[in-house]
Amino acid sequence: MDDISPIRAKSGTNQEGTSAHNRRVMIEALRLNGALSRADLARATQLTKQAVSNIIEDLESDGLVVALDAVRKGRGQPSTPYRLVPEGAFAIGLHIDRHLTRAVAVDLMGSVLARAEANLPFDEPSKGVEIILELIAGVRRDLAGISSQSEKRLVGLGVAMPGPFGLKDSDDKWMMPAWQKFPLLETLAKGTGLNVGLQNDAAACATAERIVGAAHGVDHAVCLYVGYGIGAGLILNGELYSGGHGNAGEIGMALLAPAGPGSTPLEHRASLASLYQHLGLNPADSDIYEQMNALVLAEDAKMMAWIDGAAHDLRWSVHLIETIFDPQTVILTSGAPEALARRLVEAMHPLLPSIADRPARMLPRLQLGTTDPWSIALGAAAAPISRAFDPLFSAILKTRSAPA
Amino acid sequence: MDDISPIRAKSGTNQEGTSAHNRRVMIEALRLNGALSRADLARATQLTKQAVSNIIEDLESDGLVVALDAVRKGRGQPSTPYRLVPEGAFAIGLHIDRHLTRAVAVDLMGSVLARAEANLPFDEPSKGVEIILELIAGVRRDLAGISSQSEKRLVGLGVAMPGPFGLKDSDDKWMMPAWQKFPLLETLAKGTGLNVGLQNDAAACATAERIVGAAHGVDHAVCLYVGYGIGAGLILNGELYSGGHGNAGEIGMALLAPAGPGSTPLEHRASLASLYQHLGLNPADSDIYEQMNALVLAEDAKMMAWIDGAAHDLRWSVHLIETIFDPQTVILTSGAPEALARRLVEAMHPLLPSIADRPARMLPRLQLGTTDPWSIALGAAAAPISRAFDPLFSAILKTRSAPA
DNA sequence: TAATTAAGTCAAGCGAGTTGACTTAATGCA
DNA sequence: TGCATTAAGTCAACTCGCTTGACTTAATTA
Repeated sequence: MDDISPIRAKSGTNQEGTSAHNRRVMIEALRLNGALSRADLARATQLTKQAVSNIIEDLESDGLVVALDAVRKGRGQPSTPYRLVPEGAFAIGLHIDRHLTRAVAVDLMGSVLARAEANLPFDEPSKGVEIILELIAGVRRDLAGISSQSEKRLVGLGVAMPGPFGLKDSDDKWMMPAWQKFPLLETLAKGTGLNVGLQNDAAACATAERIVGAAHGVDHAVCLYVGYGIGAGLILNGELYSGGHGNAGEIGMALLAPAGPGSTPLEHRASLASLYQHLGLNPADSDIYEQMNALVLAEDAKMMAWIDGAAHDLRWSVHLIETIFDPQTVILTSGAPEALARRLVEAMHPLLPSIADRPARMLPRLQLGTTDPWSIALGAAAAPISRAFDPLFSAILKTRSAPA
Repeated sequence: MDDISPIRAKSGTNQEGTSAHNRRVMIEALRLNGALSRADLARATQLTKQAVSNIIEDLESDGLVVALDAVRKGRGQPSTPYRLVPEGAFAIGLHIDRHLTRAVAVDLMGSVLARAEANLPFDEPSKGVEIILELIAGVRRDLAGISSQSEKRLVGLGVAMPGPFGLKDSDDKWMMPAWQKFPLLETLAKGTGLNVGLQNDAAACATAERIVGAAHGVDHAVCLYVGYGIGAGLILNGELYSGGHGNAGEIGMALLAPAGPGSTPLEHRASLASLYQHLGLNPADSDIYEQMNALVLAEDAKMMAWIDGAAHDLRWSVHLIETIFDPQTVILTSGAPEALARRLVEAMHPLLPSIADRPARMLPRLQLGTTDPWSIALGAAAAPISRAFDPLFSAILKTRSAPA
């Protein structure tokens, strides 16, 4: 039996941890700066030229980096820049939503190489998981067609679905109660043989923005995701923060006032679900996206009214987020058509005053992130990549070996 | 000139980083578990007995740990537990407030060994800093009288004062504008020869709760501090989070509604400043504490009305904090008399529903923390201790050596 | 052409955790 | 009583990964 020791302590580290950290630091540096020579890397990471040389040699033989042509830039021996090899690693991302599921395969750089989607029967996980496993197998086959190395270099499967997770049983259909109870991760792990990780949809959006979007290289950012529900993905100190129980950022359930008639959850005012209800749309319609787009372009009165109302609450949400987190930037992403998201951001201006309203800002207080409906699946896929290659505190620690 | 390289990268690490981390892990384990044998530590930290033995030997010769009597607990050689030596390190904490300043000296365990306070002329830093330096010199002398090692083992000076910091110039007297502009840290560093760090008062409160209070050993906690203003100290992943520009948690400026008449800052409703105003008290009165206490004990109608009003907004603040951070617990601390803080917490119940309302909680959703008016100074002092001895990601990284 | 500058390599060194055998000192059972 | 068992802790050789300092290579500049 694996009874846990009552002693509380963090794990120690050793040379393996050192090496793992340094490799990750190199990879991140190349990711953020495009291409760097060994000498550049040595200066940037504070390591010696020799240490960097050894690590780069390692990474090159692992197929994670390649040398580019030498460049002459003044006196001295020309430097040989290295860059990441996109095909150095792959991951699968899965987005499970109420009526739909999407799977993508991405490479180390976060480029989507294969994608597939399917309808899901509502809240019937035992049927749904069959569909999902087939979907995953599909993109995995597609990926194998692109790279013969794909299976060997597959670092994991990331799953994103609406949270929150692990609360008390709910009959709220909104919450997909059957999925909440279903042993999803175990089933997927068994069905795919991959490492599986879970995050909520907003966190996945933030992960996507960080790997290829507006949060690239930004260590303190909050990503507001306006989808069927609404949530916030938190990038704090360069890592995704998920709270004591994995539900940080689930702001859809935040009440808009302490009591009284205004005390409704944010989700009821500023989410696509609220939009569908306001406009009498059916989210199961296959052309729902086009319907929304048309209404925005036509400046439909009811649509505009919803935008104004949602913007009113979102403007305030941004104010609260800035006041609480003091981020470098807030990114608004959405599952809605880009035109709608853009109108929403415009309607949120002017922003409320806050501590973010400082003299020398590098980044805008609020920016529009991606509105690609595949971005949640992309973010889900980016999570295992990040776990495997980003410099994380947890990555230096010794891992508890499985008990005999 | 120290022009910063345009290359963005994290710093690498080496054996020194490994060793530093492991020492810190040992210290934290002893702090959290009281006393542990080398074998216990080896199991808890995943290191080998031998590695632990070497580290403990080191720490012992550095005077940071001592062996206790061997204990027999079943078969096998008796184990020799070790515990932290309180006199292993000291730090000075400084609390600067609008009319008052306090300094304390603490040991490694967070026990206050010396304390002193003085009045400050309002918002006149050039005069104030003289008083402060003298105050610090005083507790430093007292400390030297207690331990001959004190100077050698002094790890730094922590400063806590009301934030936010670094915003655009303000004429708001509330913000202590002259202090905002004054080069405080440089002056104190020069005047004391110590390493100086700064945090806001709520962060200091959280640091205090973490070293000796309700957040001891809790990795995800939010500490609401109701003082002259109101703020939140954020313990995330076991470290204090201070945001992109050091102002995370400054929720006093959070507006209570997106627009309209209810759109006032939280600080105007739930802070001691608002209480003073509501009751017509003068915060500069020397017996203000007793006055408040008497009013609470007498159940004065205006006092009770203020408590109800503040509790109304605070209840909602807790709801928002839980929804955003998903912490293990929320701690309410205050500069007010304990009776008042206790009534406030009582008045906040029942709490609003939130994701924190989960089946198997280990810790209460809301608990009353310390109301000792010295706790901010204590937290300020705990910050350099934490920087020096807690396992932090930053502690493993190589530090950029000062340019020639 | 020679001096200068910078990238990158070589080989020895060193520090910190690891390994496996050993010692010490209890308990438990015959 | 005596011996097997169990667990704490030590010893000494080892390994791994970064460091050091000298050296090589290849460009620019005077």
